[in-house]
Amino acid sequence: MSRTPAQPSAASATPMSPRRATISDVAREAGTGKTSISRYLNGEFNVLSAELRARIEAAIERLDYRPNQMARGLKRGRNRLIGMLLADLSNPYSVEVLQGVEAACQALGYMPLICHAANEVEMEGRYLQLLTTYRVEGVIVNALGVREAMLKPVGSGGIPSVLVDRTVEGLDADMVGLDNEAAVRLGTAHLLERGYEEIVFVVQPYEHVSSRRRRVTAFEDAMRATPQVRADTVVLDLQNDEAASAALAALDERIGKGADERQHDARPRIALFAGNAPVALRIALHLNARYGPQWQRRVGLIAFDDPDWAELAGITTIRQPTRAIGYRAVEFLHQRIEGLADVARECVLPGELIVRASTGG
Amino acid sequence: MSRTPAQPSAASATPMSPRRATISDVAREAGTGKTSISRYLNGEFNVLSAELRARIEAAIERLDYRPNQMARGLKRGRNRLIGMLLADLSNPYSVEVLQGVEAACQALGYMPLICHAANEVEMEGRYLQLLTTYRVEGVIVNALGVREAMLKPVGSGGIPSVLVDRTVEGLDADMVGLDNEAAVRLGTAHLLERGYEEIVFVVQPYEHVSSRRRRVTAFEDAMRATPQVRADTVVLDLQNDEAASAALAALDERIGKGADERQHDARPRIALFAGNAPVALRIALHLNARYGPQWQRRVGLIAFDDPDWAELAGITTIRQPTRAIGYRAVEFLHQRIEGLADVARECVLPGELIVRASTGG
DNA sequence: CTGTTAGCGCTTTCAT
DNA sequence: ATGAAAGCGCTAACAG
Repeated sequence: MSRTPAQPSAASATPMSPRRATISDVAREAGTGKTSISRYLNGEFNVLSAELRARIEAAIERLDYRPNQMARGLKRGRNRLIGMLLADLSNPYSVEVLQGVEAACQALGYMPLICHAANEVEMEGRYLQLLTTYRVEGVIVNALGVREAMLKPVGSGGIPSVLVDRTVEGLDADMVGLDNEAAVRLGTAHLLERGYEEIVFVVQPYEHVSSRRRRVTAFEDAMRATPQVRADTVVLDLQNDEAASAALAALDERIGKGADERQHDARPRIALFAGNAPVALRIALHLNARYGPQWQRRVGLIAFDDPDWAELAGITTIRQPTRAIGYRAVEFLHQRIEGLADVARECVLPGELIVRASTGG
Repeated sequence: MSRTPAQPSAASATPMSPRRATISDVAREAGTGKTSISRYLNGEFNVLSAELRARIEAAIERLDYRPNQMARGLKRGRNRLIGMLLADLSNPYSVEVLQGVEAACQALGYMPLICHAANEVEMEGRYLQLLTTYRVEGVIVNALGVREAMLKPVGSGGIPSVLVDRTVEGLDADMVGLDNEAAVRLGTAHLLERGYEEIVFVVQPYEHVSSRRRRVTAFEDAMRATPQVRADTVVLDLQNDEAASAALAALDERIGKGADERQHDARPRIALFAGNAPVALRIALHLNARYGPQWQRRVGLIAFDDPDWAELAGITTIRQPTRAIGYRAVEFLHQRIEGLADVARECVLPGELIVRASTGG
């Protein structure tokens, strides 16, 4: 477990700096004043003689100088920092949204401070607090779904903020996410076309999560139009093992009942509609354990989100325009920060149906 | 798409602050000097009369004051910021390591600046640069595997840094990761016990990634002890579709050849050993497309990492102690920052074999 | 116990 | 075209 101490190679370039050079050091080294260095740093070359500019360039190089963003931010009053609060990074959805955010930050010159609440409400609050403390210019929030907690630091009159995927009660901010209604219609239409006689929407507790609420509502609305197809909504609380097991057992019963009425290799008459990827995974895991790899012969499955394993498991999904959502969120935030936006806006992007084996593809 | 403008509820608490209160504002409001406020902020209550302390408390409350961390950091010379550079967040490994990092930061009072290189070398460099610019006190790096690029900002004499999973040539920093040798032995021993007659280690280009190199070497070493079992290493470049397809085709040939020699439902005689989760996914996707859901009857599969879909797909894995790795990395970094550590250390944690159907479980 | 005074590293008038 | 000086919000001696 010991290591051969690496040679201090390339150390020649990095002069074993005991302390980073400051703007004053550079000024001294270049034989000029701090002001000129600052001007150089800010690209005001039109007010710098070529000669001085060259000297500065050399001094910076020699000292390996890097301007201190903190100090800059302090003076300027803006630090190009924005906060990105994610409810759950283990959900691929979040990672993809994040990629969009990063791309946009890149383009607009922001540095995103990524905070991961890991499904902990207290974490969410703490990070929000922390972000204001670091004086971020704005925040993009994929909230857990509480309300008071975050209202404090971000609430009306607070820092600019845009919500992703879900709104927060009482918080009047921009919002960007999926067109849930259309997406649900995409899914139900597909299932109906496939001839399922019963469809169960399975969703995590949705009281406090606007997007889930909307999906449930949209589902119920859509199914009202086809009374001949039995429709129901089941809550699957992934955070609560006991409750989850019970919900799963209830689903089993429905599935079993349906199967009894049919011959063995007929197409399944019941389909599950998973409200997001984690729900779909839990369901698939359960069905797989209970019915074996052939579970798709017993029950149909379609899910929101399109995690990489969906292809492997052959599960029909509704893919969200995740990167676009992240990108758009930053654009909105940028406009807010620049004071270009006045009223709260909402941007909903369309989902895409990807048909696979799990719905008789 | 329009929204009902939310009521400015709870706005009473947040007095529509046009500008955040500063320490001076609080001092004035409390009728005292900035020093006392600062002392209050830093918990030096032993030098504050209860009376003054109460006044300060009230003033802070009234103004909804939040100390500016940037200013604090500027003055103190330390800002409690550490950088966390991740090569690829779409790899669940990274997310889990991150969780460990976050937990440790929480415990040690650091704020991690998370940077996601998204497999882009240039991004990696840019972020590293950015991190030094924000004067982070240290960085935890899960590098892409180039060398010069990052040596500049972090190299010897640079800021404290600890590497995760992989070392970087010429960079003399702490390192924490998996005990690759032991993990490989765990895997090969399992496969040998299962009676496979041919084992192919499939890995992404490993020239520049120390952990991959070590796995390959360990694999080859382990297999040298059992010459009766054919062993080989195949490179699968996920970034290069053409090359990947070719590699996969080569694997198909081996698998096909083996299958011809046996009756249909005998146990497969060849097993694939995936160097990490992305490789395993690509392989599984391919095998599934080529041989159908029954592919596990044709070929065995074991993989490093234990993504959530491994259970669903029934794939045997070697799970890494990801969170522990992240936690430990922060601890190492903390010690470095505090100047408690002198020489470069290495910490390798053991993996855990999880047997599933893909190796005849 | 409390306040005054100097900066941290940088930007920005305002002169020159 | 260049520089001196005055802070940004905060902490840390140093005096009382």
